[in-house]
Amino acid sequence: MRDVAKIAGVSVATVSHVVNDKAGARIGDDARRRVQEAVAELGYRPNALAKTLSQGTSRFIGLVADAIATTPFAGQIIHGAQDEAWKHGYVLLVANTDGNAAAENEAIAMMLEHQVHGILYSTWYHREIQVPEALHQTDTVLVDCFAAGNVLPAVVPDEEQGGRTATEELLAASHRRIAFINTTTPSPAQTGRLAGYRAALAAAGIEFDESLVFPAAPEQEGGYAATSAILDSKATAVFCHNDRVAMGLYDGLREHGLRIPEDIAVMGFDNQDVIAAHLRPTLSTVALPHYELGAAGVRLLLGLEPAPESGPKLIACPPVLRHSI
Amino acid sequence: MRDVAKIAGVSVATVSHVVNDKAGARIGDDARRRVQEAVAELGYRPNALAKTLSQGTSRFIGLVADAIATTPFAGQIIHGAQDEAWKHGYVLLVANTDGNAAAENEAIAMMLEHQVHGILYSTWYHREIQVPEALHQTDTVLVDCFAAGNVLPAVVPDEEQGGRTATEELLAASHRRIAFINTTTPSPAQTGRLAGYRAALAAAGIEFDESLVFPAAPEQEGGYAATSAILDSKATAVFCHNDRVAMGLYDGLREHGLRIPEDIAVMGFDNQDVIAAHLRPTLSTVALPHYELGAAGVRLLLGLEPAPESGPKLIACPPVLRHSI
DNA sequence: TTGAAAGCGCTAACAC
DNA sequence: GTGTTAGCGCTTTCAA
Repeated sequence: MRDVAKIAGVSVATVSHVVNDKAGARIGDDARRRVQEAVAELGYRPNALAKTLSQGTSRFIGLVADAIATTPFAGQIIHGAQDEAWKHGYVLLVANTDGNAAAENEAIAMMLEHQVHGILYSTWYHREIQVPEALHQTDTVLVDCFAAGNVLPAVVPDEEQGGRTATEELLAASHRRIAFINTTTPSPAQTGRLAGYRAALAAAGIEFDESLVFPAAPEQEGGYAATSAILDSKATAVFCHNDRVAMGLYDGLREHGLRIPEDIAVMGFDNQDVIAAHLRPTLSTVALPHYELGAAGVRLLLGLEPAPESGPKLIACPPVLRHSI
Repeated sequence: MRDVAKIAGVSVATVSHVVNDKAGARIGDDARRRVQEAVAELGYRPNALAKTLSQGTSRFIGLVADAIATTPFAGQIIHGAQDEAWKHGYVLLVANTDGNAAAENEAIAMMLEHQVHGILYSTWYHREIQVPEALHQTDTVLVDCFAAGNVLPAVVPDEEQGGRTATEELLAASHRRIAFINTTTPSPAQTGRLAGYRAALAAAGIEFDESLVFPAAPEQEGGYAATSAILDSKATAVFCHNDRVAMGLYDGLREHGLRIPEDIAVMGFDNQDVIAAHLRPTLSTVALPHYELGAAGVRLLLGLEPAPESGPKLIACPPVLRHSI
């Protein structure tokens, strides 16, 4: 910067003003031009770190995730957060903790040392968490997870609306006897999707039939194993807890010579691309809005959007219609 | 830091020395203890940015990716890079460019302004790239891609070895007539895996039979469509260009009433978890080492490991045996 | 064994 | 309009 000033024959203050296009700074056309030329000539690049130090406020946002890689989903959260942060001139600092508390504290400490504007704490599946102590030392928003007592702003998928939507799609295709293969794992997804399923049935004037909900491991194996129970139930459509379960069910159904959707309709959840878009027939499902979760997290953190006064911010799970209904 | 010094009754220089555990610094036990107490009392945290400014050397590594989210794979690269960077006291700055050149330049500029130690430029599938001009302004290593003329250090999966390994596994199960469903997309994967397939056959004394390699779209649909050709070929085993192709082939085979692996063995490539580990039977495949790619990229960047004098650094694709052979 | 002081690159009052 | 200068929080000679 000094060099630029020297070449342009001005002071560093002037350089700073033109480089940052300062609002209230009156700079002569000539001086401005000379500075710009010098910048170009020298290939000058401002030092963002020095700027931060001097202004006392950084453009970093930290993202600490419990599992960047285990699932395709985490990547989408990063992606959404990154895009949104970028849009507002912020930069993402990422750290993976593998769910390990020590790594977590270290990661948070490191972000604090780098003067992050705030931290996004994310998990790869929607759940309640214990808030790490260290998070209280800066602004934090929880992404795809939430804390008891709503002590921190959080943004999570609207599981209930998702379950409702999924069921409604089946209802819209005139199904009345709709089975639901739910996960055996206690989670907001388990209760939320079930509540949505019941709400949709109720709204359609269909009585909830407990014997139509089947517990299963939330994977291909679970869906496959549920096949005969589904068949016995005489359901004409089945809403699966997730796409993987639906994939397993496809296999089971096929073995019994059943056609989808002619003989039985199938609805998934998650919109896991590698699966849903490529099963035969392609799978209708409800999308988990991971990208939006990341983006909304950043917006809350930057105060661009107000957090709901009570409870986490809910992001809608939109239906993705393909050919299994 | 000044506050700590004041409370401990020493100078900031002394605080700096004890906080950083400086080697050649003689600090009295008493002073050291007082500083440590003051640090604890104040909850003092060093400002990493100020440190960088003063030392002139940062602990940032930039990762620019063309697609963080499109695929589960990109996440693994980030994960590997992050873990390795972390291990050496570095922090990852990530940017997504969606393959857009403008975003790319902006991302690189931003990283440069943040004084990154170097940049990891990664793509989500192995290919040759045009090196963005801006990358030459700092140390760069290419991850999962490479540049013509080997102008930049690069680290990529060893496609040929992967193809060889896959074929060898089939050979080891006593198959002699092995079909290969290759992608129609020109790429290092296309040529490398084919070369590996041929090499393995040659080593086993089996003549290469052109009519045993089938072109197909690298997705479920391609594998499914190739079914009848595979059946006509009388092959007893098939090596699929990737797991998605294998998944499609599973469907096709099942429709023809064939059992895997009793009637025909199937080998995949990629080790895409959501698929490979959960097909029935589970799919034997070869893993694309994305995590390792990211980690090795960081090692090359930090000079912890020498780059090969010619060509990219090859990372092995290990076999993952399950139940389809 | 410890401290004073210069300087890292930049911003922001304020003076001219 | 433009320049001077005092920091921002830290490291690092060098002197004491």
